[in-house]
Amino acid sequence: MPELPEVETTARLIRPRLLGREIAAARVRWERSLGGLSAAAFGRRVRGARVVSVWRRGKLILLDLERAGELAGWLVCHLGMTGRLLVEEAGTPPGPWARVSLGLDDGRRLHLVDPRKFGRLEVVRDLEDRLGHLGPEPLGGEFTGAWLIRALRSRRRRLKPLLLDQGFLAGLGNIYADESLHRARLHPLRASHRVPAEAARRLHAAIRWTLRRAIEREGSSFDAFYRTPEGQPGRYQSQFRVYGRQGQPCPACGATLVRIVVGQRGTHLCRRCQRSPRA
DNA sequence: AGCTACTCCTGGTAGC
DNA sequence: TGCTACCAGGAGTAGC
Repeated sequence: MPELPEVETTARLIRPRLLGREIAAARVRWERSLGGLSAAAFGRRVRGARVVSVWRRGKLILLDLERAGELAGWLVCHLGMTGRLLVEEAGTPPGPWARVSLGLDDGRRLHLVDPRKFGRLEVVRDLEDRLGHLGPEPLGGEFTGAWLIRALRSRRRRLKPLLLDQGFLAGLGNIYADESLHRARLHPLRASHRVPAEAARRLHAAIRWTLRRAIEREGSSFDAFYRTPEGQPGRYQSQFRVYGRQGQPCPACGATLVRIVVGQRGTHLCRRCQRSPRA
């Protein structure tokens, strides 16, 4: 599941191959990947546009587009659950799951490859409209310990769903939410407004540490998904402290890790390190 | 306000 | 062996 570190890594990988390139052609094999626009309208909007910037906001990858030297909108990509953005050499077959392919003026092609079709590649004219609801960047200057203390107190929500809410904080997904909560020794069901300031500072540090480390390692699923051609289960599971490790010992205390369901999401924790709010 | 259920999807796998 | 049933989950939406 691409979360902030995977998205950041993707942006870094494709950036040098996209900057300055003009989009020469658009091929849409699954129209719903465009988020509502028809394939024809999408093609009209992107053909002839030049990519002048590639960046990330939360889990979104953004391409600034120019036409005749003037800003002409953005391509906004959300990878969903199984999406990947790849720039491939001319002549490389797109593979069975390439939902949208953009031909570039150097012959290469940018593919949105997405088996489960939850990913989106949208053309956007009003960026604020698309990004306005997002919470702060977890690695940015606005996200401080003091901010988190106040933000947790201003809501009355369970920590896990709150951390997954992109309007609260932009970029965490199921894996890094579980990893961060374990590192901060906070139970996923803890009510946000009952988290003491010291624990909130711990959570702030845990989120930053977890994301930074994952970015250093170029995301957890990159060996399997982003570097090799197709498929192959990854060896990335070994990086996780709790995610997917139910039944195995907690790396911190040795107690057996458990999996519960919180808000329909699989949630992994150590009952000894992360004390239950009801205890 | 915050929670649950449901929807979108399909590859992988558990169970028979 | 081969089939079916179900699960995984990011995010939007509806309903309570």
